Amino acid sequence: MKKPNRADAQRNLDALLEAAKVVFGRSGVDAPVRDIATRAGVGIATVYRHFPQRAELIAAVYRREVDGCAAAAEALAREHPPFEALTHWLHRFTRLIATKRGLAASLNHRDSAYQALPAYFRVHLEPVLRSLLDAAASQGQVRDDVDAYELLRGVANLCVALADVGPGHSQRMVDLLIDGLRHGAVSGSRLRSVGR
Amino acid sequence: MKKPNRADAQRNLDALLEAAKVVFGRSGVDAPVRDIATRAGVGIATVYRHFPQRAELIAAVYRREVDGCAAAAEALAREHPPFEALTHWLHRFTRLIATKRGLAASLNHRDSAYQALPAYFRVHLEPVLRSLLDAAASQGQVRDDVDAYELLRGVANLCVALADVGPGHSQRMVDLLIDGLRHGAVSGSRLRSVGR
Amino acid sequence: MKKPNRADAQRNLDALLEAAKVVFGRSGVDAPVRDIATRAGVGIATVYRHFPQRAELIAAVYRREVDGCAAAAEALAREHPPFEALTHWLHRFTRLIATKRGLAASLNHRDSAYQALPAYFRVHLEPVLRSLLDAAASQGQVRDDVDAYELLRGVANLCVALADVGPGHSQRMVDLLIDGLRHGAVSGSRLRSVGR
Amino acid sequence: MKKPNRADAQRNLDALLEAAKVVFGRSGVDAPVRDIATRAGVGIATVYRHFPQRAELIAAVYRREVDGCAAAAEALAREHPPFEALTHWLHRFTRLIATKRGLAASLNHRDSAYQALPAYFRVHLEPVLRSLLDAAASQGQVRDDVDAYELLRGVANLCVALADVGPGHSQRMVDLLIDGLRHGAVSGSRLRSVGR
DNA sequence: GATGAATGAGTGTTCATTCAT
DNA sequence: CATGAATGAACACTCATTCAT
Repeated sequence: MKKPNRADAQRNLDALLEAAKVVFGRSGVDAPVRDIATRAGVGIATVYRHFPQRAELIAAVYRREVDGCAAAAEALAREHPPFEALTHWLHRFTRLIATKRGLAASLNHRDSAYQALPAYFRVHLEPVLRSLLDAAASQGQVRDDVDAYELLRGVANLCVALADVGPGHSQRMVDLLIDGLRHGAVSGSRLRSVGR
Repeated sequence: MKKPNRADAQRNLDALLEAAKVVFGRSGVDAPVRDIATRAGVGIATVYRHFPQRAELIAAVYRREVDGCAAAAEALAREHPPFEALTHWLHRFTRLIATKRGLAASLNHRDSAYQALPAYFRVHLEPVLRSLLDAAASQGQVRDDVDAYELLRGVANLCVALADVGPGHSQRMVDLLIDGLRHGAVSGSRLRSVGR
Repeated sequence: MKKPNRADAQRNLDALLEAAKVVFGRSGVDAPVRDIATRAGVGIATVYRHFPQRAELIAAVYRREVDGCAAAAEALAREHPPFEALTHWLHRFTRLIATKRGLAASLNHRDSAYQALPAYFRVHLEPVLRSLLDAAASQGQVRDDVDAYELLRGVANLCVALADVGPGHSQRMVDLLIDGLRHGAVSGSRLRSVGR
Repeated sequence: MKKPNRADAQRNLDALLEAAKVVFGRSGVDAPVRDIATRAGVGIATVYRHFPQRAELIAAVYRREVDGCAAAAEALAREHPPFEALTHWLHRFTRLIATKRGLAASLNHRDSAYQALPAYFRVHLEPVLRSLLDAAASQGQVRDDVDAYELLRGVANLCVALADVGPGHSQRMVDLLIDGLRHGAVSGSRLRSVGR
């Protein structure tokens, strides 16, 4: 009931992010704001103070993981041949998306409150995937006419499945998509940038 | 105010389906029940009488199109080589899904009210797709280790994208998935059924 | 908790209007919708069903009184000379406005939700006042260049005073305004209609 | 972040008043405190420190203008005959009120937070108006039985109109009220003070 | 003095669902 | 069979105000 303010600001923010992560995992990213506030032991307005737009909270919650996913690309590119690096990374991205209940779906929300989310993904992950794609394409292992952002969204969309379809579904579908990337590959192909 | 008789009952049901189709197209399948009732010129309870579960209404609305999609397979199989038949049909299915706002997403609803929907799709479309897949696989044009229902759902999921990603996105992603089907193909392969 | 529906509809609506009248009187016309619903022993959505816009509720609450005020003009015109009839009627209108806490102020709300209110007043009371004004003007007892609706609003505005200024304030100010009407009067003056 | 000193204190206060003026003009005197603080580049608590009651801020914002309005009376009285002086001053007062969005209405707020506002007006403007009234009354140009404060509030109330009624509405209504003042005038009348 | 984070009550509004007629 | 009034839980969001630093 009494809550100090200045010094614990950071603590509160941490609690908020942690609570949001739990609640998102349990109830999806559309969970009531109050649930998150309550679980964080924080007033509801505090959530709005830090994250006026819901998508900003979502982005913040997954920021570390998104950043981690983006960062992983470099190591993968170093330690693996292009195509394997690409594959591994897409799998990693798949895990990122598939385990976050509702994250994938919320990328497609028409609501203006959610526009920040795809933007965040685009900014942080598209360049990474583009690099991996280009590298693999330059070796003729995958086709070179696939837009990185589209692929990103495609993979994400494949991960929206919840129950019903069995476990591993997302994984298998993404694998299929990856195989699709290999199909039109041409050795020694020229890199072609495809706008959307 | 209106004295109902048997003839009106059918008329009501037709109006209901027509109204639901329009409303679904405009506002998505999560549109308020009241909107549909109003547009159908029918009491709201009438909607509930006919379709206690929302998913039943959705299924009913798209029944004809789903049936049509299922039925189209036979002709395609007759007039095209196996792989082309498969491709054409998946494109047809894509159109079915992609143009119905929110249909794809609602297939993934955890809500018990929606469980009838994937069931309906499974019953009517999985066998059809399985046939097409088997035919193509038996000729070595596509791999034979892909579960038909999974593929169905995968394609549907690729169609959930709304704005943001450009037009044609679903189409391109589905094409990519189809290419993936071709990748592991082995001539003369044995049909293998993959349970979920 | 249990509330029958069809037959008691009218009873509910009456309760609603009665409750709204009390609440408006106590807390002004901006009172929380919930207060009214509670006092009427009715669910909150019932209020919204009957009066989606707040101003519609206000108008409905005062409809009888407004209508009564409008109707009174005829008798006044019959039983009194023009100027007296005008004066009496304006006093009656003053009482209507002055005793309804916040009514006058809500006529000036910029909010679109309140636009129905001035419209209602205009439709029902402007013609009445115009008649009275014309009659008095044709006898040279009041000036003939005053727009009826403007006067209506002016009188209403003079009644927004709440506390602070003593009792009878509105009355006295309106009297002053009426005296103003007499000032520019010219015998045998031509009626002139003044648009806004 | 900012190390305050005495000079900054005054600067803050100035910024506050300036910001409040702008915000009041744009959003009315009920505008969120935060808006003002933000625009002033000042912490929100600083606003509360200087003006614990909202009405005090309002009064402070318009103090200069109110004082100016009060001061103008003297010159008007010197340069014009009593009635003209009175008229000119009321028009000046009208402009003061009519151009400050929501000022007039806030004079009628029942809220305890606003009690300082009418008090401020009363203290600074009532004596001035009383003088003008008395002067005109002593020459028989206006009636002598009108309470100055009541008239002040009456004129203010006539200026609450926002949209709907056409431009110039306040002006015309105030003119009408002024005409009313002339009506009961008696040459050589005894000054009579009317308490509230 | 100044700060601004935190608070939480308050309010409008929506919608699925029930049930007496 | 059909109706549509009634319900109330649910949720988003705002804002005045306090208080430890």
